[in-house]
Amino acid sequence: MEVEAQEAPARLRGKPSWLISKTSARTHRLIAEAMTAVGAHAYHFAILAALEEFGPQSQVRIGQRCGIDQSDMHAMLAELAEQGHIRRAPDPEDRRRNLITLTETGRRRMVALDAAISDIQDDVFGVLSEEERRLLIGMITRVIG
Amino acid sequence: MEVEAQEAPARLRGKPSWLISKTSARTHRLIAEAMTAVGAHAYHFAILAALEEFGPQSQVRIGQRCGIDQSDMHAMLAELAEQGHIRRAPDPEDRRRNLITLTETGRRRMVALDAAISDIQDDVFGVLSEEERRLLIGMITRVIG
DNA sequence: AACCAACCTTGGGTGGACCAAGAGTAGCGT
DNA sequence: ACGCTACTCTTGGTCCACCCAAGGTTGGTT
Repeated sequence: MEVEAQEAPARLRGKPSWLISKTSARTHRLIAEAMTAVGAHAYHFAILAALEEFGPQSQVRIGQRCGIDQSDMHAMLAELAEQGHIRRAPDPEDRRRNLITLTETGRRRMVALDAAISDIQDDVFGVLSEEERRLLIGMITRVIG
Repeated sequence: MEVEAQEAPARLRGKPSWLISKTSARTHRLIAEAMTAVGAHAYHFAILAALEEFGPQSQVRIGQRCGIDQSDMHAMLAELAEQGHIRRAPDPEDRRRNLITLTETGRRRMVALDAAISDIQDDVFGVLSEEERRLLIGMITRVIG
C-alpha cells in the first residue's frame, strides 16, 4: 500500500500561480542539490554569469541585475572569493565601491555550473518540445515584464 | 535618480527555472499580502478547496492532495477551526482519524479567497491572452506531470 | 496477545528572502 | 572649506515556507 499522490483540487490546478509555485519548488530543490554537491550555490552561478557578461562591477550592481539582496551578496562573494573565483578590490575611481572581478578559474566554474543547471532544465522541461519551450520562455518573460 | 532595475544576465534570462522562480516569488508575495489582509493564509484556500471538491476527509488526505506537510496542516486547521470554517470530529469508522468538515461559512470563505487569488492571477498573467494562458497552464501541467 | 501500520500531535531545524543600522566615501551646493 | 545628502559595504538580525523526527493512540493482522 503505497502513498498515492491524490489529485489536487481543480481550484488549485487551474491557477497558474499554483502550478508555477510547484514547478519552482521542484527545480529549486534539484538545483540546490546539484550546487551543494559541488560546493556551490545557485547564487554563485548568477553572480559569475553577471560578471562574465557585464565585466567588473560593484556589489550593488550585481545585486540589481540578479535580484540578490546586499547582505546575501556579501556572504556569497565571501565564498566565491575564498574559492578563488572572484577578486575584490576597491575601485580606484570610487573608493566606496568594491570592484568585483571574475578570475579565470571563476570563468571555468561558471561554465561548469551552467552545464549542471542546464541539465536540470532538460530534466524538468524535457516533456516540452523545443518550440513549446521557446514559447514558455517568451510568455513568462512578458509576465515578468 | 531612481534605482533602475538592471538587465539580468542572458544566462539567467534563458533558463525557464529562473523565470519561473521570479514569477513564483512575485505571485507568492502578492497572495501572501492579500491573504494576511483578510486574516487568512494561502494554505487556507487550498484546504477549503479540497474539502469543497472532495467532501469530508482526514488531515493526511488533504495534505496529500494539496502538498502540505502534516505539521503545517495541523496549525492551519487550528486556525480554520477557530475561525469557524471547518469542524474537526473523530471519524466514527476509524477513530484514529479526524474527519474534517467544511462549514457553510467555510464555503463562503473559500469563494471569497478564490476571488481574491483569481484577481491576482489577472494582475500577474493579464499580459497574456486567454489563449496563451490556457497554453501556459497546459504546458506547466505537463511539466508537473 | 503481539505486532505492525496509519493517524494525529508536538517540537524542532534549515534555507531563502527581507530589513535596519552604522561607518566610510563621494558629490554638491553654499 | 563646510555641511548636507547620497551611495556603498558590512553586520546582525527577522520571518516564513518547507521539511524532518518522535511519541501516543487506534486499527488491523497473525
